[in-house]
Amino acid sequence: MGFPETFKALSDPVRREILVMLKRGKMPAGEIGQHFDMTGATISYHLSQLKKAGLIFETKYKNYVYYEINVSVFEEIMLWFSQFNGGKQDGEKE
Amino acid sequence: MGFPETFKALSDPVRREILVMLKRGKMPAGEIGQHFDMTGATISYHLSQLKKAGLIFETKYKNYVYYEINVSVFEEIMLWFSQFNGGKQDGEKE
DNA sequence: TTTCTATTTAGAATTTCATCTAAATACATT
DNA sequence: AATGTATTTAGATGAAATTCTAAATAGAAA
Repeated sequence: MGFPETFKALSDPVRREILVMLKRGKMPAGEIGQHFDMTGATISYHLSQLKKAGLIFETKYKNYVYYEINVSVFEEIMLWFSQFNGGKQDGEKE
Repeated sequence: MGFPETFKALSDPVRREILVMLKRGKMPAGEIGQHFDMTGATISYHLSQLKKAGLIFETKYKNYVYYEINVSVFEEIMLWFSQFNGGKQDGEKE
């Protein structure tokens, strides 16, 4: 965990797309992989990067591994960004 | 511009530190470089990445190139992140 | 227990990135 | 015009990241 891994993890378009997919709820690795034209091994690599960054976590059921978004880390990142717009929040008036 | 370049630019610790430095106001390339143990050429490379991402912009005066934060791009990024915490803003109650 | 399905790990190939040195450009000053 | 200072560009190099194939692991189902 820590900002370096987090920002590194977010720098890849495939990983950002995975995060967007997971907004709707938890999903097993195989189903995530079906949305991409890559091998399961590559998807597994991306999932491990997201996990290492604390952006997602996994739970196991039967022979599936489900992945899920870790909301609290997104809150930390938002906080980092807010230093640049004067603490002003989305939708707030000037 | 576009998210891919923006997130890529943010993935490097040196570039994030440059952004933090620029919070206080515009600064010439040379002065930015003094804070790092790297050649001016490398700093110039990082500045070009940040500029390409739209995170900073430059203005020239005499033989100096001043760099400055582009706040509006940060607002776009915040908006992207807000999709993950249910649109809830920093400091907002549950 | 054997076989099947889901996922990860290991190792290799390729690409991209960060950094340096040296040279080029741009403008200022003398 | 000549020299000096600030910055960028070009090209090279080593390190890191992404991807694949093949093999390994884990658990389910037969």
